Amino acid sequence: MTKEASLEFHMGMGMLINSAHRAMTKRFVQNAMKSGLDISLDQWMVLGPIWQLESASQKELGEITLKDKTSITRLVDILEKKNLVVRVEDQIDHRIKRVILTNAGKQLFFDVLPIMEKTREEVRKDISDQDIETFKKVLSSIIVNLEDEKDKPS
Amino acid sequence: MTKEASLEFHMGMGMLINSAHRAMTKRFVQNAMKSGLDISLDQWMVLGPIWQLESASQKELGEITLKDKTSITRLVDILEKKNLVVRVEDQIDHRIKRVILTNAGKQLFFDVLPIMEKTREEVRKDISDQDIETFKKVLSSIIVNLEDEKDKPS
DNA sequence: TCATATTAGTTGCATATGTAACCATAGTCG
DNA sequence: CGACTATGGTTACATATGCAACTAATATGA
Repeated sequence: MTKEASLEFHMGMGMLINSAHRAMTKRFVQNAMKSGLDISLDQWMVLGPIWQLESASQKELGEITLKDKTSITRLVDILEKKNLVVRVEDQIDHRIKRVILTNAGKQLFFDVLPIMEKTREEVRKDISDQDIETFKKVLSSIIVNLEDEKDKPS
Repeated sequence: MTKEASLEFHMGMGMLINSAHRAMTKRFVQNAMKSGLDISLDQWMVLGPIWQLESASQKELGEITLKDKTSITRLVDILEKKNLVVRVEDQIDHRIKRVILTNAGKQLFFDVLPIMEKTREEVRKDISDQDIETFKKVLSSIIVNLEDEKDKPS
């Protein structure tokens, strides 16, 4: 194998994931914008679980979305600035902040659902269910393979 | 399907890609750092093609890495600040800037190759070649599905 | 040739992420 | 009870991205 081919080979997968991910993010935002909705994919990915859990702590949101607590802090900042959610201090454990949808947040959630669906269809066009399953399986494996080893015995 | 399941369903794929991508990026940087190498995955993804092309214009780098010209500008800024590359104005077309590896850049490139390989192995552990092929095929399809429609006839 | 369009690259603004340092509160144990 | 530790969250700094507006240089065409 030439050095060129080797490099190509090594680069391949990371670049593909990178590009696919960026393309999906971009398309989602574009579709939302076309419908006059001002929300990013990551904001949406946090908004969903907030709706689902009714009143989620930021820690919980991080676990569900697989996002860092730092990221959650700042996404909630943005959502709060947009008046889509409010932070409420937990009555029992004062360290915890619970995040709750405002009426505007609930409205936006339902408005975005069809956008999500549309984007999903555009993404999956002409890809078989079988392949999608394999695709998800591989992604899960990658995530497992790269899980933090901090807690494991060395 | 309950609303909860539906939401879960809609979220699934984007989140998986997102997480897998972040995990890969993170692991690469960690592996590089362990070896005392100070480079990010994206910087590496630009450095490779610069090595490959000997003297690449930023536009070419963008096309190869599938990155925006803005991203290239700023990645090259960083690489230049680290003395890994230099920008040279094209002698014929003065709009074009050619990016060339310094000796430090070439050295780093070869130092990073085994890190890339190690990371790749960690990522692919226990995933069959067959599944990897399907995985890449799906990623490519997604990218094609979402390609900009600007130039297409409406 | 001169006005206009196109191209390559840069910059400002907004969003998103990771790490590390930091606060405040809660839990634990001598 | 009081010191230490653990936990939930925030902040500062660095990296990375997208969009839009911009500059400088080249190409086009009446």
